[in-house]
Amino acid sequence: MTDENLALKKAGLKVTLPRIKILEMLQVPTNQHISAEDVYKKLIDQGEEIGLATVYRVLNQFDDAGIVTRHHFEGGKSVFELASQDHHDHLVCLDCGKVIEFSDDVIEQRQHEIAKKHNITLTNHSLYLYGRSVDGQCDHGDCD
Amino acid sequence: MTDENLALKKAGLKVTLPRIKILEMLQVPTNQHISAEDVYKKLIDQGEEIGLATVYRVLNQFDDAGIVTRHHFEGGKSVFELASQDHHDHLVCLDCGKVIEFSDDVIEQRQHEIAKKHNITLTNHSLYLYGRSVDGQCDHGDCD
DNA sequence: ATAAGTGCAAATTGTTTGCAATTTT
DNA sequence: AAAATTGCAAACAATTTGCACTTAT
Repeated sequence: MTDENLALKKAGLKVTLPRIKILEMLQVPTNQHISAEDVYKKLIDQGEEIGLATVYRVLNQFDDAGIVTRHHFEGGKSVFELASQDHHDHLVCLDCGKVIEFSDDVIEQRQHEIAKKHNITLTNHSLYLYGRSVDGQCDHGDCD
Repeated sequence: MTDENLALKKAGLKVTLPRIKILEMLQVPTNQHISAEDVYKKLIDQGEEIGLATVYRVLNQFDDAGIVTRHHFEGGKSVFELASQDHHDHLVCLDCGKVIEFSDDVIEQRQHEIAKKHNITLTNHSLYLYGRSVDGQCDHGDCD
């Protein structure tokens, strides 16, 4: 049994074609931070038979199951990302749309200190940085 | 001429009743982080004549003009907050719902460094910390 | 007077839901 | 065969837009 199937099984979800296809779609590196609509379009483009509603439903189930993480970027729509055990934050280039993942121990630590100062134990947080390419060339180093 | 009127003038916006009313609404301390719909409802409740579309339009203009800041909390809808010259982030207590504003120079600096490393000049960012009261008493010091 | 702003209703956009038909177990 | 899942269309919620009318300058 493949990894995908195991992940679905473990989440109590039946192993269906749409779910497998969506899971595969999310595994493509360039498809990180993809919207439901885009998952749908790409699947249609590659000839799959699937409904938009199914994509939304499956993505929600995946979110509930912890298989994906939902992000609320600016622009109204949600984007999804395959959940990974290592926490990271996001830096979004407003020029090319590229999403760069990063994590910074100093920031993480400060966050906990600030919360503690207010008698709060952090359960989670979201940090998004938005900016423009310094030279308009969008050479972010690890950009595609 | 009042402060409000000046703010509008400076933004190149005509001083109209709806705009003044909305601005006043945003100045009420308890109305920080309010949604367009709620601004509308409160104005209607207090007997003003205004359309929901106008509220949305004005809030967008205020956002463009830097008079308010738009936040994308989880749940789909945007909430607005009167922009203050002093930037701050948000710490949300999941037990009592209290929103604590804070700002941390160390975090701010790190953010810029990280962006710079990726050839990006930060235009803005959003940082939300979510946590639970350490003792369940929700005495956050500056809590109301 | 003229350009900007408003209200209303209709249009969009992103997402969810009811239900009959179809799969997975 | 039973229970879960799907596709489609209709339903929704948040927000935007076209347009005739009104208001600030």
